This record gives sequence, structure tokens and C-alpha cells, in this order.
Amino acid sequence: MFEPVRDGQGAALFRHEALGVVLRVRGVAERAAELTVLLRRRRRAPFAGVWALPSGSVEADESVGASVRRHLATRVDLAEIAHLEQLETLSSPGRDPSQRTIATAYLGLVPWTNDPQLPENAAWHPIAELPETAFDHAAVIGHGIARLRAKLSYTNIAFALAPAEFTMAELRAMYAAALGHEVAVTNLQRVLERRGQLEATGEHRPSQGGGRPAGLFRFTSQELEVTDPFATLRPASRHHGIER
Amino acid sequence: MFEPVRDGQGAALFRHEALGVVLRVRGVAERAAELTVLLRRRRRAPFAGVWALPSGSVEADESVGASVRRHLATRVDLAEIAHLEQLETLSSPGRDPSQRTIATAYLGLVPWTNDPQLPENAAWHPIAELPETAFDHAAVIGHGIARLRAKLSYTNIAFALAPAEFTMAELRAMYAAALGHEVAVTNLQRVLERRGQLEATGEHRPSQGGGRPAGLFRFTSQELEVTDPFATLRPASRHHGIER
DNA sequence: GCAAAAGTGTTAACTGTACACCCATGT
DNA sequence: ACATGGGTGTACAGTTAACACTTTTGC
Repeated sequence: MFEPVRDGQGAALFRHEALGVVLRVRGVAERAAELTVLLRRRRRAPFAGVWALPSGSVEADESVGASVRRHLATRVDLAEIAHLEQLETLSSPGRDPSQRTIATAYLGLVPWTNDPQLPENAAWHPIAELPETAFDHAAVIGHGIARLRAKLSYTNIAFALAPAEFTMAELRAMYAAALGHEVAVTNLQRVLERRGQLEATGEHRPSQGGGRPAGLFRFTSQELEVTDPFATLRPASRHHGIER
Repeated sequence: MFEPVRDGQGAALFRHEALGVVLRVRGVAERAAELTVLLRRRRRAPFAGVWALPSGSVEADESVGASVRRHLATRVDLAEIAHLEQLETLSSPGRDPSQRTIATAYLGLVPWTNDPQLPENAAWHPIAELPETAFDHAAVIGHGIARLRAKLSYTNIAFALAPAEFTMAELRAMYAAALGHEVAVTNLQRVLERRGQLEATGEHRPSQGGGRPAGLFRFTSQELEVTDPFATLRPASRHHGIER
């Protein structure tokens, strides 16, 4: 082990790392949609040459969230992220074999239309065929996917994976890829409209190669909202409730 | 601001603090159940004399989760915690006015029957009448309560707030206090039984002062399980799904 | 006209809430 | 006997999956 650095009061000091699990659905237009995660090939040891989540050290005067944004912008040229939320903090003593590091992972989401030029050492990897990854990053990616799937069910988080306007067929393909199972358009539309997440723009997109022109839709909000709050054990409709 | 301590590669180093939001329902037997959080009066600056969440510095060779357990055991004599899970990590540069500190908060749950002797500077505070608290702890407590309430709806997390055996009247009182609104016994029992969380022991508790003796129940599992996974957009029952 | 894609309507199953009613015990 | 608390049964409403059917376009 290493001799820990300590402050004046004797408290141990840690390097703190910001990790980004950035997810994006690609191939929506090509009818071959799949959920992908952004990985970057490591240059130096440990795990030199191995794929890993984009990361970097937190600076003394920034929050971890700001640090994730900064490293994504500088290291993988990803400046625009539609939604960013904290996932988890990893702190096992042995997780980084080279030095004691605590890492906080964030989940970032990018619309399927947003396909920026990446540096040559970064790439989107389909979650169905992930390569070997460094450190505990495989588990973190799993947590990120699980978080996204859960929130697709009870929040409007899908806005962050979609562009401003889209057809229902596109949205269906995106949901199916993100959730990992088929989704019926009819029911998807009904559920989202009932919850007030979705609205028609009135515009239509001309069809190519036959078929009725598709109506365009948009999300009513671009901020994360919980749209289906209590699955069960919700408060009584009419009667008295305990305060708070 | 302070001059940050740095390691050999120039990365900033941080003191890391473990925070515990320990929740417990008290007064179930006395028919005046309320959700409480464990607070400790700070001895030294900053915020000397102010109530705060139990906390302490993480050691170099321990994880944050282990550190929370250690500080709860030593600082507030709380050794037995039925469930502990990570809540969030706080990292705003100004959150601790005396030194740069990153803190990771954990949510801990204790059964209503577990009322250990606390040190004189610690106490359970009803969440309806919280005192002024130090740092950003008020927001963290709010997050802890929100997490508990959400998970009561779709997991079996209630096992961690209840003893091994209990009557439905007790369980109802606990749920009502934890959720902050009335809960009907009949429906509570039905929902929990349908999900396979609850089973009757067959034993009965003799009534005192009239009334039919109450049947005793237990939770079928003492591990956290998601019992109501998808609120909506669940996979198709019969048909083909995309892999993974 | 016909294929292709989009959109509408209807049904059935499931889940949870509300509420009336019945049961067992102590005084 | 009757008050007190525990337990059971049933009706009703909301939500969602499943699926048949209709509409609008290009060729």
C-alpha cells in the first residue's frame, strides 16, 4: 500500500475522479437502433490501451458535476449534453491499483441526432457487445443503463435522448433500443400523451417511398420531471392525511 | 480560498467525509408514530453547537460505506443498521467554509423496535420539526426521505424499518408515518401479499383491553428486492423482445 | 389498384382504492 | 351484552397491453 497524504488535522486525502457514462441511441433513421455508450481508449498505465469511461481529476475549485462536463468537453469533444445526473460514488480501496482514488460517476444523455466528431481514441460502443473495460467501469455502465431504463418508465427522461421534433416511429425505435425490448407505437403514444409529456406540432414529414406522411411530435418539457410518481400506496383521494 | 494540496502528478487532493442519514419510525406501539432522523450536536467549528448528520473522515484504507458504518458505531453507538445504501455525493467548493471537503451520504434504516441508548449529544428528531442543521445537511435529509418514500412503493425496503414479527396494525402505523399520509390496512396487506413480500407466521398476539387478537406477520426477505419493477412500458408478455 | 406506413378504436387483464360487513376477545 | 380492535369480501375505477381496423400517401 501507499503512505496516505494527510492534512493538518490528520485526515487522509484522496484524489477524486469524475466519470461520465454517456449514453446515446444510434441508427434510429436507419431502422437499426441500438443503445451505445461512449468509451475512450486509455493512453497510460494502469490499463493502457484498454477501453474506459471518459474521466479526469476533479480540480480544487470545481464541483464533480462541473468536472464531468469539463472533461467530456475537452477529452472527447462532447460539449452538449441534454441531461446529466449523478449515478454513484466508487470508493473501494483497491479499485485503482496505481493510486488511492475515489470516483463519482455521472449519467449523461445525448439525442440520437447529435453525432459529433469524436477524437480517434474515442468511440460509441453498443451495449450488447461491450469490450473489456478498465477498473470497475463495467459495473458503472450497468448501473447507468439500469437508471436510464427505470427512469424511462416513470419520468420524461426520454426528452434527453430525442431531438426537438420527431415522428412516433422514430421515438418508438429509440425507446425499444434504450429499453432492450419491443415497444408498441400505439400504446407508447397513448401513455406519453396521457401524462402530458408529448404533444403534436401539427407539422408533417413528407413520406419517402410510399406510406402516409408522419406527424411530428415534441416533448412538452426539456427538464426532468417525474410524471408517474407513486406506483402504489399513494395518498387517499378524498380523506385526511397526516401532515408532511 | 486555500492552497490545495496536490499529489505527485499535480492532481488536487480532498478530504472525504462519510455522512449518515439514519431514519427510524418511533412511537408505533404508543399509536403516535412519526418518522425521525438521527442528529448529533456538533462540538467544534464550523457550526459548533448546531445539529448535524453523524459524519466523519474516510480513512485511506476503507470504503465510504465502511466508513459510515464505523462512524455510526463509534460516534452515536449505533452498531446495527438493517439497511444501508448510498444516497449522493456533495462536492460544491463552498459547502464547508473551513476546508475543502467532498462528502458522500448514505441512507440507513433502523427497525422501530431498535431504540439503543444514544450519547447525550445525539437524538432522534421528527422530520416534521427539524431544527436548524449545519452545512447542506437539510437537503440531504430531504433526499433521504424522498428515497425511502419512493422505495416503499416499489421495493420491499420496509423490512428494514420493521422487526422480525409484527401485527398489521403496527405495520400500517409505520407505513403511514414513513410515507406521511394515511394507509388503509386492508389494502396494504393485500398489496404486500400479492407481491410475495409478506407472510403470516400463524402466531397471534393476545389482545390487551379487548379486541380480537392480532395475527403476526413477517417479511419473506431481509434483502432489498425490487418487487414492482416496471410501472409502465414493460416488456411484452408473449412476444419476441430484442436481446438484452 | 395496391403496398406501405401512420393513425384510431376497442377490448380485456391487472392493480389498487373504497367501503360495508363479519369475527374474536376482555370487561 | 357490548365495546374494541382484527379480519374478510366485494364493487369500482384507473391504467396499460393487445389487436383489429381505417386512413393517407407513393408508385
